[in-house]
Amino acid sequence: MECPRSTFENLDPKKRGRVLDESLLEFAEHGYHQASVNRIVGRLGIAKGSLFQYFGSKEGLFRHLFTLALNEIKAPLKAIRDADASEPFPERLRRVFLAGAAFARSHPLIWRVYRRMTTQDDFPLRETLLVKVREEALTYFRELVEGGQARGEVRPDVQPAAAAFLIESVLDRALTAQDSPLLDAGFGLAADNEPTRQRALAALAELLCRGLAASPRKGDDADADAHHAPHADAH
Amino acid sequence: MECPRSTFENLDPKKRGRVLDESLLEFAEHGYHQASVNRIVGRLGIAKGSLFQYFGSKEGLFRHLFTLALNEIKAPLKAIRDADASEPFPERLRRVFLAGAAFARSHPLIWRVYRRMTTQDDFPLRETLLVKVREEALTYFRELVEGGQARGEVRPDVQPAAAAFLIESVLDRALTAQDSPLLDAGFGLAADNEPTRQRALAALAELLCRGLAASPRKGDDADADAHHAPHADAH
DNA sequence: TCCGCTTGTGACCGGGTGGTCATTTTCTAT
DNA sequence: ATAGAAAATGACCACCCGGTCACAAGCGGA
Repeated sequence: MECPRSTFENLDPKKRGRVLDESLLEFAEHGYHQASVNRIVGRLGIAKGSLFQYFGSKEGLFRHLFTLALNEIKAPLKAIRDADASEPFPERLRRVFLAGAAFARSHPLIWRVYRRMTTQDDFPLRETLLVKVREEALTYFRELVEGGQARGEVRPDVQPAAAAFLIESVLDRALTAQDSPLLDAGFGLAADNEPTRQRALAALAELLCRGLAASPRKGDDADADAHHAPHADAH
Repeated sequence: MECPRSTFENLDPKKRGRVLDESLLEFAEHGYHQASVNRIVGRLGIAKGSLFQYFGSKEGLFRHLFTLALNEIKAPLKAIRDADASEPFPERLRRVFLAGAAFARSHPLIWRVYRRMTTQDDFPLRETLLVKVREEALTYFRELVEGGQARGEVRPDVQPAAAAFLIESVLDRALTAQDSPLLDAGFGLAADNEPTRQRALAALAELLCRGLAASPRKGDDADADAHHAPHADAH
């Protein structure tokens, strides 16, 4: 028995869409365990039995939403991955941050469910998702770094795995802070104003590239501290 | 009516400790909503009514655990904050990472509850906690950075707020990955072997300081354009 | 019009939840 | 020994959950 039963596929597309939208919203707002089938059918104005006829179970419903979301996401993520391969590394990194933020904003429900799946442990498919995402994201970042090293734009002694972990953790937190003022704490990622958000993202990407420390080498480069005081920041 | 009723305070300290331990464990393992008072009293071998006599409600129990945890945590965190103020910035950062990891490992239950509180939204006191932690952690990191700038160890054009956000996000993710192999994905933070974990933490701190990019200054590096076949894979 | 099949329905089930409270047990002071 | 306070108890409550299923409604063809 396939999980989206034929009964559901034969539904009026308009109604089918509403069912999927409302269900995804419920999981996005409440996570898996606390998501309530009763609430979903109540909001949809259909009988509970119908939902179970369509998907067999709460888990079946969620799994269906999951595969749909995967399909919806594939293309835009691939576009991000394939973009700008010829740009220099810092620029690529900056664009990945901006594109990631734009992606999260353009798929708010999917993004929220994803966040919940990674941080809660009661989701079906959680392990599948995490393994797949780690695999994809970390190898992508690793290749980004290795590409940068091949072109001499990234220090050769950087361990690609460590760099990938670093980039991923900052990007993940930045995107999370986007819709959580408490996490953002005034930094600017959760600002209503888009340029402000982009400036904050770009600042993070640039810090990742250039690092925090003042002198890249100990005692060899004496003029490192000489040409400081750039203050070229536009704000 | 205070929440830990006098009845509870008069309990045999041994039993009182078991009640607190078992309750904290339940919240650590299941979060707030899914934590079950029935399970707690079952494991403790006491009647459900007793727990409600002690704390009035599930939320009262949690709030009590929360304030106890806060007290238990204060001193070690202060020790971390005050440590090594005279060391150079990169060393301080490295030590903060190591100390943070050691702290999370030494208070596993409190750490897990904290993680849940920051990532789930059904906790009482969640907002209180987040506001307080942001306040404390971010200003600490900001001062760390500003101190580094004052001593010329951190680039003066780094925005302290951005740097603090960056450090906090990496540290948070690193500590989380410590007890989640799926997040770690083989990087080493979740390794059983302590030196391996410390090496991974130190690598992250060093990357934060030195950055990823190769040449801190513009294109003086002549072989940058000679993007010949690298194939110089040492590994 | 009647049939038969697909689809829709909501009362109902067992189970789990946080919370209550009349009753019993235990302790203490006389 | 006994009266009375304090503490422990667990049956019980209302509520909500995911899931079921006998039945009703809708519909296409004869």
